[in-house]
Amino acid sequence: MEVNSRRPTLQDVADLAGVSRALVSIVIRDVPGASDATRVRVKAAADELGYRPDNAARLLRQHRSRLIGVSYVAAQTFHAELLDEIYDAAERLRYDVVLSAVSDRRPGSRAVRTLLDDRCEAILLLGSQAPESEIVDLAAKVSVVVLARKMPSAHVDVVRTDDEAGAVMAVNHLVGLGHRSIVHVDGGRGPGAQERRQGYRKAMRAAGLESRILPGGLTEEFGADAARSMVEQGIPGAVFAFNDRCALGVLDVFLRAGVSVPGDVSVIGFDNSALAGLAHIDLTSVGQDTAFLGGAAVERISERLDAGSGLLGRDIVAQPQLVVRGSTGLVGR
Amino acid sequence: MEVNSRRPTLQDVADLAGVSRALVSIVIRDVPGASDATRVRVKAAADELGYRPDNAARLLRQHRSRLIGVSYVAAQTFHAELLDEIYDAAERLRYDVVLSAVSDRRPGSRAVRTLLDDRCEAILLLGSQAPESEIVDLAAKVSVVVLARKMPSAHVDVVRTDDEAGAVMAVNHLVGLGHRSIVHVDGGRGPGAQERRQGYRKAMRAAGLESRILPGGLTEEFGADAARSMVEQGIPGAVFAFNDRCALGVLDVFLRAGVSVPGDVSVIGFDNSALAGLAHIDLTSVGQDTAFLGGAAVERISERLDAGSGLLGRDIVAQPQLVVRGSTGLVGR
DNA sequence: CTGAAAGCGCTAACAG
DNA sequence: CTGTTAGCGCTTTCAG
Repeated sequence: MEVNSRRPTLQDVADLAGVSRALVSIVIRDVPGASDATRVRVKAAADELGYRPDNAARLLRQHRSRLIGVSYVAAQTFHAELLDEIYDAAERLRYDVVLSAVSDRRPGSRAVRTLLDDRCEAILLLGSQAPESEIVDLAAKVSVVVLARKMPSAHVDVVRTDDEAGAVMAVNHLVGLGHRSIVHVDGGRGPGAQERRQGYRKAMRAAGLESRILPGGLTEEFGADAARSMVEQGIPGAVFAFNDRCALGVLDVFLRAGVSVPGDVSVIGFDNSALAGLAHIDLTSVGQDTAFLGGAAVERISERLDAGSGLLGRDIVAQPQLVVRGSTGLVGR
Repeated sequence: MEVNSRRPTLQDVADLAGVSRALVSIVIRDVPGASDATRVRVKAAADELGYRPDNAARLLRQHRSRLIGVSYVAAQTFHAELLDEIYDAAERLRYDVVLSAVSDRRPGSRAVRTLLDDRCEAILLLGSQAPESEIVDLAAKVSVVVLARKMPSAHVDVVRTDDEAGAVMAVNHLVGLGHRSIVHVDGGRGPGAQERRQGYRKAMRAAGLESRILPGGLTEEFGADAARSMVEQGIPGAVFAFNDRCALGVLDVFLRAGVSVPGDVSVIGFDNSALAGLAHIDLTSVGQDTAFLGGAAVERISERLDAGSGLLGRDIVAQPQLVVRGSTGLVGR
């Protein structure tokens, strides 16, 4: 019951196995420099003691930390999906991941600071809203990859979905269904919002239609607000929402107002998040390839760290994919 | 533009300020042992170099790490809300927080392992589904606090909401509105699910009503499935869902089926999450006091670490609070 | 109040 | 193939 048992060190394992510390280190790290016989003996000793290498000590000694810091928004489900891919990709490339959450009460600057203090040699910013200058300053200290936000810079890498193309797909899909009155509930100043607005405008113009944009945001609430104003002022034929969460808010208010989807109005989202696919939601959505995004971000970090600081910032763009479900339909049912 | 500039160390600051490393350390940590004059000088030097203490080195040297590891489910919005409180409470008590996410693809055991490797001296398990024996084993190595899950054990602390009482509140509220046919969509094997079932049964029995439990789960999908089966087999007067996400699934399917809430059926959730409060959702819900839960969990960790290993596991129970909104109403409208 | 010295647990470079 | 040596950047005695 005593917690008197200090956690075992390399020395303890070495003593038990009757070898030197350095040799144990070699075996533990699986690097060349030990005979198979000793490997077995050392591993047995390590197992017996339940030895686990101490990360802090390791970090201190090595010049490289192989630590990727990820700053993300805990409340954003899309970020949670990306996290999974980042964990996977990092493991593949033998990096470790350190998380730091951002919220209303915990600013991105704070999240990044803790990441830096923890010796991360690269930082992954998910949907950061930080000013560009701040991100460039950061990039002077560590490698930075910005995920899901357009940002032209020679110093940071950007991995993102072609938001403009996604918006065009959404509009074209609706136009193809015969819709002519298509409203966009935008994402305000959110990441990718400007590009989606642009794509929407462009596709509408190309189809000879008039743009109508309602101010929105990243969460259900904004979609609901926009839908309420539509219910009051007249329902359009179709709504293209900034993202799935926003679309959910739209859907919900429509449903409650007795507006049928897709009978009276078609609704399309963005992200193709897990929610969109649920049977009862069944939301048509522009899908982002999270596996590609997460994978590319981590791979880019790896390249950048291997290459030193000579690399120019790259803009890696993933193509979105339209996932048609039941929330969009032919005009006039 | 060169990244040739190694990050400054204590030594660099000491050189610039013309003092010893140890003295700089004292100033940086704000502990007694330096004159005000040198404090000012040292701080100026540190600022000039942009010095930030290296956590790994600090950790290595100190016997205590003041690191709290938090294992949580990234996709659970309720966990995101708790995280915020945990960050706050930890900062108050001068602890640092290390995050490790759990998902379908990343088991809790892996999350905990990385936390341990990172020298966390305590671990906070949010809604862990791990077998009790595993948690007890873990508690032999580090202090463990289990959040939002009942678990009788002499070795780990548990901080949770009184789920049974919450369920009783929900049922009594519905009974008070005149409902007699009240269905519970449960949480399966999820944390707290058993207690909420028990509370439901108890309150129903006390009201002389017959229990009817539909299998459910932690997410919208389960609620939707249950609602579909209700739509097919007959709508009850009221539904008490395991949590808000589950309730949302129920609501959505009802809406789509033309079942009016609360006109035809009242719906009540659990957690009082941010979603429940949205104007268009307006879900009556049993609220968990996240500030209390997060605060108590961190405080308990602090006590336990200060006290050594002599403390018995405590069961800290927060009282839930009913938040009445528009999704519940008098029977027969 | 200040500085010198030792060492946390580990790895890298070297010598045997 | 194995063991020794020398730190990583910091904190903590302990003398001055």
